[in-house]
Amino acid sequence: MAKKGQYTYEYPHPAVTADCVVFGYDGKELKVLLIRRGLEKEASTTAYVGEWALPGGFLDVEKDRTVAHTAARELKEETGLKLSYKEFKEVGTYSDIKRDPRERVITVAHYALVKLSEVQADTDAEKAEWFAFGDVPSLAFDHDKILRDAFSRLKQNIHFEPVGFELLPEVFTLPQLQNLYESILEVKFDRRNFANKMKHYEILSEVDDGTPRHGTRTPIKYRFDKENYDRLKRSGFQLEF
Amino acid sequence: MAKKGQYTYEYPHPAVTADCVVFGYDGKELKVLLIRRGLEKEASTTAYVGEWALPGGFLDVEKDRTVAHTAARELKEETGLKLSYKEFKEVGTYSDIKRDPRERVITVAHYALVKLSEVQADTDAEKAEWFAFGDVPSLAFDHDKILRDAFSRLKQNIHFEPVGFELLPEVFTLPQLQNLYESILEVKFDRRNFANKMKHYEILSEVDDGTPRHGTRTPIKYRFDKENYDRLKRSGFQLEF
DNA sequence: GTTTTTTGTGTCATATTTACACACCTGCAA
DNA sequence: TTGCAGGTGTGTAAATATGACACAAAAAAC
Repeated sequence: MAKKGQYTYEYPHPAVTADCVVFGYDGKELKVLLIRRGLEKEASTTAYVGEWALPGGFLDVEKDRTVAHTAARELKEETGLKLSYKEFKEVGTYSDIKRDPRERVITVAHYALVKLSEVQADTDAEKAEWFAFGDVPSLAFDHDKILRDAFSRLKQNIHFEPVGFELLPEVFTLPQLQNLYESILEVKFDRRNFANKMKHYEILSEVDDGTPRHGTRTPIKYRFDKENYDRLKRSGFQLEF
Repeated sequence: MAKKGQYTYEYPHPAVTADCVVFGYDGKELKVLLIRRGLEKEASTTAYVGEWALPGGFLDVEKDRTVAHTAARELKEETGLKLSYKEFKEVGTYSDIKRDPRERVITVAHYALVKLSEVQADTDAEKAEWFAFGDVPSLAFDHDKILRDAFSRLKQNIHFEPVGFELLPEVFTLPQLQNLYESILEVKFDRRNFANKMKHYEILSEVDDGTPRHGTRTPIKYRFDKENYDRLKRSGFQLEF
């Protein structure tokens, strides 16, 4: 451990942290991964002990290539979840002079989307917990605002990025996809119109898993067609819903 | 001046700066305000001396309430332009470990929109210069990328915010507005369709400045109708172009 | 076994978007 | 003075996209 007061500067420097809003989807609701503060190893963590908070932590000035790397490293340390730094999309910087009672701390908030079914096993239940987005308790620091902002950002980005496909399993059904869109955009769509429009983009391909579809009650399974999506994206478009 | 090495921390802290991309519009082209590095007072400014760069500077840990305040303060110091911190929209955080050769510096980039005709007189020509967006020289640090990203952000935000009206004079003409939209979105519109659509939003009000309009050659002057715009915004909409 | 829920599908009316032409005045030049 | 090029205003018709809507079949619930 470093000796106290080892790092000196001519002018005061703020501490910098990266926080992560990790969204998942269980087929019904949008979920968020939270940690309980003060249960970790870090000695400097003395504020908001016991409260729920977003995973995140201090930038390692010498090792973290970018704050996205900080986000990835801290997320793994605090929740067990291993994500690449590339999966973090920046939400914004929170720099209010009083946002941390201990010292001046500026945080760069990120969000990431995960396939809940594939990562739920990796999350360290001792430290972290998945909350339904609607049931999130009040959080430490300004994390309530960060969470709201991250959700808004997700809501905006759904028009430009295939966020639905990052949250759903590889293979999914149209009703699942529609449900997810409705959860994020907080609206309801007509089933037929949604299907028509989605099919019109030609970014879904049917998956034949051998299961015979006797009636219409068993939904058709689809997979995201990344090639067509990329082609569409290159030609400049927008997913309108 | 502070004594060297006065500020000590248990762990290394990065320096934090705020940079500003200030966009203006002269009726023909989008413009950007740049400064030449090394001509200022700051002693620590030893990198990229003589090169063009975005205005910006170090967060004052004790005084700047947020990084937007830093941006506003530094912009005034470096270019003479007085903007409120509220006018800065965040573009993103640039934190690459090698982005500043001197020490680890993380910057939060912002953009702001100004009415060129109203502020050109305020800009300190000794230090700062307006460049056509297309003719910007290569910049210090990673400011080239920041500038590109700020422009992309502006391009996106034009769909959600009345950016045109922040860049044009109070009173403007439809061709001017169209030209601005075309500059930002990098497309061409049909004059009639543009006028129809814009009128349909009912956010323009004709200005009668007494000048008799003999023919159609003298364009009609408009003013931005903020009330109607706000009403429209509250009802959830999007400026589609 | 009966009822309820879920899913798939297509058409028609309406709204939106796009394409497109002409008349008028200004400013400039012959 | 005349003529011409350039910039501006305006409306309509065709194509496209959107939004509303109903029924049949099987699964799931009771």
